[in-house]
This record gives sequence, C-alpha cells and structure tokens, in this order.
Amino acid sequence: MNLLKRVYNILLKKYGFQGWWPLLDCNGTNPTKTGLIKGYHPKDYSYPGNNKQRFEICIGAILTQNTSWPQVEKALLNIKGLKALTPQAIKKLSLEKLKQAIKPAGYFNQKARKIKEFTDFYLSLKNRVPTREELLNVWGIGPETADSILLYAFKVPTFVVDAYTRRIFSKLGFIKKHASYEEIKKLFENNLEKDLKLYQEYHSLIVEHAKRHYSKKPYGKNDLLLKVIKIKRFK
DNA sequence: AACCAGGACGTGA
DNA sequence: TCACGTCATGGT
Repeated sequence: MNLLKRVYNILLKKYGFQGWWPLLDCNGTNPTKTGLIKGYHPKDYSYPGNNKQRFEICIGAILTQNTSWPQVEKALLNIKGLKALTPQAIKKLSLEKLKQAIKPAGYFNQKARKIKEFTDFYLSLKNRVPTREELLNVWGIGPETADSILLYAFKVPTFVVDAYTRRIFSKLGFIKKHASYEEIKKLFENNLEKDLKLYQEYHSLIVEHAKRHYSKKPYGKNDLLLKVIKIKRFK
C-alpha cells in the first residue's frame, strides 16, 4: 500500500470519520466547537441535500479563508438571522448589511465583495456544476476555495490542499517545503484512487491532525506520523 | 501580548 | 514565476 494511503489509515484510526463539511442545520451527531449547532455528520455523505445547503457550503468556504471555523459559524448565523443564506437573498442584501453580518469572520470588506461576486456567478450557473477554471476566474476564489467548493458543495472528487497539508507533508518529506499548490494536489491525486469520500475525509483529517500538532511551532511536535513514516529524500 | 486562523490579491522584481 | 505586504476579527 502506498504511503499516502497509509497516512490516511493512521489518521482515520486515530481521529475517526470527520463528517465534513459542517452545516448549520443537519442531522449530524457531532457539535462544532461553539456548541451552537450540530455541524458535523460523520459517515453521512448525502450532504448537501439541497441547493440551500450547497450554497451555504460555498459561502462558508469563502468566509473561512485564513480564519478559524468558529468565527465563520458566527458569521453564517448572522447571515441566516437576516434570512439571507440563499443566493437570491444575498443579491438583495445591501453590501453594508452583508459586511456587518460577516464581521466576526474578519476581512469583511474583501469577503463581502467576494460573496457578492460569487453569488452572481452561482446564479449564472443555473444549477449546473461549475468547472475548476470557472471558479478560479471568480474574484476571491483561489485554488483552495475552488477545490473545497467542488469537493464538498458539488461532490466533485478533486483534492483540497491547504497550508496544513504543506506543513505536514513537507515535514514528512513527501514534498519540498515550497512546492506549489498544483504540485501537491497532483501528488495526492496521482497516488490515491479518485474517490469522493476518500478525498473529503482525507482533507478533514489533515486539518484535525494539524490543529493538534502543526498550529504552533515547532511544527510536528508529538506527531506520531513522524515516527511511523519518514522519507529522507527532501526535507 | 504576540501569534495564529481550513487564503487570495496586487505589486514589483 | 515568486516573494512579500495587505486585508481584520477574535482564540489562545
């Protein structure tokens, strides 16, 4: 079995199924950190169950850029409080109201614009699945956000790479420290079977693992992966 | 009381 | 291409 799959199995055994993407309203069993909602729904891959949830994931993906999830949750709840968590409602909502609502998530000037521009794009799709290229052409949607939207909102098996992924796997020696996003993405996609659930779980497990061992320096402290798996090639 | 959070964009080498 | 500054609120 290849190394990436071994890492996945180790993380899965350690942390269990993660139940991403967290949703405000679902039949999940695991609460989020704020405790306000049951956001996670382990082993239930039926989400999003409707267009409203699909859109919620997209907006969450934008809001969580360089921002912790509890803050995003507050912003989402604010938007929901305005009954504006739909593309049609976001369109009608004034820019100022939107900025006000998403303030807890930070970068509110930029993110309000991003949400507005994405919403126009989303409506233009008319229920079609967007391509990665199309998403990347939307202002404010970079590679990670595009892949998150595809993987979790549209169920397209495309691997999501984030800062944690780079940290963990460069430490393990799988990639160079400054490997590009696309380079890292290809490493995973070329060495794993193209499977939606696998991609969804893997990314969320990476985040869970990194929060515990790669958020504060020195990175990798007490990381069991470093003891079990090690490649000398780079580093 | 720094440091960081599930990044992306604009700019200038 | 690529490194670097900027954006902003709130945890820990």
